Amino acid sequence: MTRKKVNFAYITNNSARQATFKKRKKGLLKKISELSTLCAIQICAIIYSPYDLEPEVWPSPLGVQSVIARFKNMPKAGQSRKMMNLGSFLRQMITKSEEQVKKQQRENRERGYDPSHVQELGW
Amino acid sequence: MTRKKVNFAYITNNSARQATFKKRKKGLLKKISELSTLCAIQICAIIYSPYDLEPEVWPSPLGVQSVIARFKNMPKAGQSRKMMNLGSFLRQMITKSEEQVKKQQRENRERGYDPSHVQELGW
DNA sequence: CAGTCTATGATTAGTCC
DNA sequence: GGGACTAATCATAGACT
Repeated sequence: MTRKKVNFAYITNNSARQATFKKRKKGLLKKISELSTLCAIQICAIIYSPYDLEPEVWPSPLGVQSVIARFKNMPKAGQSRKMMNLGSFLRQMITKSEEQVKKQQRENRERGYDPSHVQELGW
Repeated sequence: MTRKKVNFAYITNNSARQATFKKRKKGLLKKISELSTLCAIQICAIIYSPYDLEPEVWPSPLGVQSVIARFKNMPKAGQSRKMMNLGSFLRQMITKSEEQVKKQQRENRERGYDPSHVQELGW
């Protein structure tokens, strides 16, 4: 029963992680929907995960495309203003992804699973 | 003090709506960040509003573009596109991007321009 | 309008079935 | 794995500065 403050880090236990994902995804979509309604603003979200075959989207595939189109049509300066140096960003992603691969491999070993297929990474 | 259950409808009072937007946007971004970290999944969000000049994005303009690209290229069910190792993929992107940065800098030097902002890359 | 405060309703981690 | 439950933490409406 929410016994302790949530440790804000990757949940290594597979079933616990999936359970948390499912609960929090639901809560998140609700929050998005509420913000959208309360303030009549345009918002979209795309969530990829190993737990769903297709990405979870909000408000709808069509609605997402509408927001994406708006984003794509934005002046380039606007899109990149807050960007960090791209090389740094990608290096960070590499570190992150390689940690994930190792983690995943460790988990797979633990449950006697040999992944011959390629990893799906969530970044 | 949150005296009553929130009425799940458009807030007509302008300042109350803006205040709520600001608070909830902050909370929402936190939730997104938490879900992403706890479950190591890929997620992006774009929020347009009259209260910000630019859309609020998560995790970053580049991260958003990455998810959008994935969304746009969404494979048909059952498709088994062979993915290269992600680390290799990203290293390749880094090389590519740094070549572009150098090229750009060279060009900028030639016309006496100093770019403090980051490059826009086509991927 | 932007922060800070805080009581209260909402979310959710851990558990049981 | 999927619900249901419930205590514990979290988010935030409204008041105030």
